[in-house]
Amino acid sequence: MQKEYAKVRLLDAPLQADKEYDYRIPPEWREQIVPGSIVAVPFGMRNYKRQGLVTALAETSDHPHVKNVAAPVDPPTVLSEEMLGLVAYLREHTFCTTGDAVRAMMPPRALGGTELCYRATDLTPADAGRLPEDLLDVYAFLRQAGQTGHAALRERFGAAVDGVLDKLCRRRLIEKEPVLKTGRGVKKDTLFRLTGEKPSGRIGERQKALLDLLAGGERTAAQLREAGFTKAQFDALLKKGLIAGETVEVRPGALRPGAAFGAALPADFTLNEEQQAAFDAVRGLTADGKGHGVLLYGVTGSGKTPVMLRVIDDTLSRGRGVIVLLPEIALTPQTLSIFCSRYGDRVAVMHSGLSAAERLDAYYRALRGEADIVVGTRSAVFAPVKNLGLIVMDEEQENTYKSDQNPKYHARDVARYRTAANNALLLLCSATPSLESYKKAKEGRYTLLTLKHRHAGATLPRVVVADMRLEQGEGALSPLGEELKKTLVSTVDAGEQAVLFLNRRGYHHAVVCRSCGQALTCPSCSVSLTYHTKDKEYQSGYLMCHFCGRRLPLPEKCPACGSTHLGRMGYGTQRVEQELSALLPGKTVLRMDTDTTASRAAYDEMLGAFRRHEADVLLGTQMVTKGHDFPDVTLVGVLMADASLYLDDYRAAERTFSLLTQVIGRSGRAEKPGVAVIQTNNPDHEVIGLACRQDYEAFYEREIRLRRSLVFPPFCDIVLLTLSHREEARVMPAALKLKEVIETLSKTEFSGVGMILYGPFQEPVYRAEGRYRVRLVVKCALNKQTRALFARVAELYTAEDARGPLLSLDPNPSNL
DNA sequence: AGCACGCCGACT
DNA sequence: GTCGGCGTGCTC
Repeated sequence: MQKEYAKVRLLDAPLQADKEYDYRIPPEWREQIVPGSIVAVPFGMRNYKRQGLVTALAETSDHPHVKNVAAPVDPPTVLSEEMLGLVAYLREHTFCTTGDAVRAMMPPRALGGTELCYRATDLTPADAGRLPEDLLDVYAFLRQAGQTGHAALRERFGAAVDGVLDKLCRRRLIEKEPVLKTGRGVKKDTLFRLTGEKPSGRIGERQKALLDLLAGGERTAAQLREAGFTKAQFDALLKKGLIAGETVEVRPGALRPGAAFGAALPADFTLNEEQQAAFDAVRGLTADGKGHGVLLYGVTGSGKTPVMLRVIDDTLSRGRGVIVLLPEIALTPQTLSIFCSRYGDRVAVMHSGLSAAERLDAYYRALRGEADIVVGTRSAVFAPVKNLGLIVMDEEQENTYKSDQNPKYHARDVARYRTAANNALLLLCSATPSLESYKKAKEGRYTLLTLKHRHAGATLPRVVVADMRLEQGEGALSPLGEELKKTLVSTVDAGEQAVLFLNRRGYHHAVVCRSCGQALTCPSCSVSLTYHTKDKEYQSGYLMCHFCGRRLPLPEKCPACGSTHLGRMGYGTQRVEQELSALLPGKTVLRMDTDTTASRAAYDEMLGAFRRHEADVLLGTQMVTKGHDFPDVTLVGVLMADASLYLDDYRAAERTFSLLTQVIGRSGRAEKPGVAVIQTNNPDHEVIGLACRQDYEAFYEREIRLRRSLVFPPFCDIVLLTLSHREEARVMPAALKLKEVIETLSKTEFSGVGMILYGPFQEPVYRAEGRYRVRLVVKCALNKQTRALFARVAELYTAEDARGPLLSLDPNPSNL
């Protein structure tokens, strides 16, 4: 017996309305509608059509007034059982809405959405002519144009049109209705062909030309229009029976990256003993057909990629699908070519740089099983790969795997969910694993596989730690120290290339002692304190901890060594670029940062140019450190190795270690040994020393001890709550109230949950996009109970305006 | 979110 | 007297 009712969650509802609503399924849809179906349903007193997700079917409904499901969306769209479960998982773990979760899983075009459309009513009041001018303009336009979408009206009249539309609605001169834009997943078009009938009577010039064209083969309406024919012309011929049309589906053109970038690895390669052992261990694990997590920890240059490729080969050969995740920054043509040249047409690429059509193409190719290996960034973890057998996460410690928009998921968590649901293998790869993953591996929750030996051709560069304190006489604060300058000149003169790395986030005004190189840190969090100016007066500032909100006065003396030489950090890539052109006259310097690589194409082009040796020095932020190896680079310079140590984040040390280890490990090969110059104010800092020695184990032990003693992840979870509002006066009181609410809940209904609240205090960037933002930071263990507490809190604070500031919740944010 | 209902201030 | 401001509550 088919079930009569469906539980439906709307895709465009805010948290308070994101509940299951009962709808009756009309008999004609009962075959088709299953849990996971996207349907259109009437909602609210106006019965506007909205899109919803069927979460379950039921035989009965307790609700007295049940409406009918309007229809499944066209083209039919169904989430698999796994994805339906994942929607619930995301809702519970990231406090997002159903719509947020569903939209993360599908390309925007596959879903469509609703748009408010306006049209003039039949009412024609006598005084329409006496409307104020702005109202009249819009009203006249709508009478003329008929139903028009909100976006189009805004484009024509500007954002101020909203108020006008509102007034017109109230006068009942126009009305609005949300119109469902069905997914354009399958575009339909009419394909015309000749019927073979002989023309009788007179035929117009253009019609004749059209017939001639069709004599050469079938054409779609879109193609005919492109050739200059109009609908009137082919309609006329249809009517005369000279041509016939049939509706066909058009898919966006297959847009795939070319395979010709020069493969970095030959098609067949042999694994060394260690690699083979790792591969065998993985294969041994998969034999039981159950899900497993593996952490492949391999020192830089140990050759993790060949192992990864063998595991992929093996998975594919067993007829199962694969997802390969790369950090945003590593998704270069060079990296992609490894996969594209090896697996050809079986690969679908998914990343944020794709056009809507390309995304859709990749999505459907995976869904149809045409592509059984998907390579992409964070969001590719949702790819609808058939019979998923493996998810690989390269550089699993990268923070680009954490989304900072709704849903605020971590790709690793989603990957764990999916591999468990599919009895698949999760393969995390890294030279500097995240503390979380390494801890899990040590506890046996992941299988730890280690590659200890550097590849035959890979040699570590000679590492020089340059003490910048010795250079910086008063006033002479060149970002380039003597050692680096000397090496730069000799490298470039020898016709070799250099990569210079500067962490842009070093702009933050940490306060650093010029004598001992220590940064001032918060006594209770060991997070670097940030210098804040008060009332725009630069000198009268204070120090603040961005984790717990504590404020401290700027001390006169360094608490560590007593020196009075306390300085603030900061210079950027542009300044360095200037210095470089003065130092290296006639040489080419490429500056690569978010300002110069606005588009992905610019980024790829820049890397390509540097690879072709069209420039001598590549200067940039994070992006220069990953995913490419340049054969002619023999010098790697890190301008402020400790800059990222002074970030106002508890993970600062972890990031610095990972960054330095990768930078150092990247340069150098057997035939051309490299040099790495590490400039720092703090040459004795343990983390810098450990990175120079590439000693992850020791770093892990040091850092995990620190985290344990101060109670930071992985020993707890952190939830960041941010309240924002356009009116400054409304934010802080609401945050105080929010804190009270959480404290009360944790003592009453949710008593027994342990949590520590910090704040409220202003965000590091207090005002952004016209909104004032205040944060609360909570340390707790995210379990069923605490998640329920936060879900409750989220529901209370999700609508703006009269209902107060907007709350956003971020579980384990990637930066604080 | 959207929308209606309901309750108070300044206008035809 | 009513239009229209926004605070509150509901949507199967």
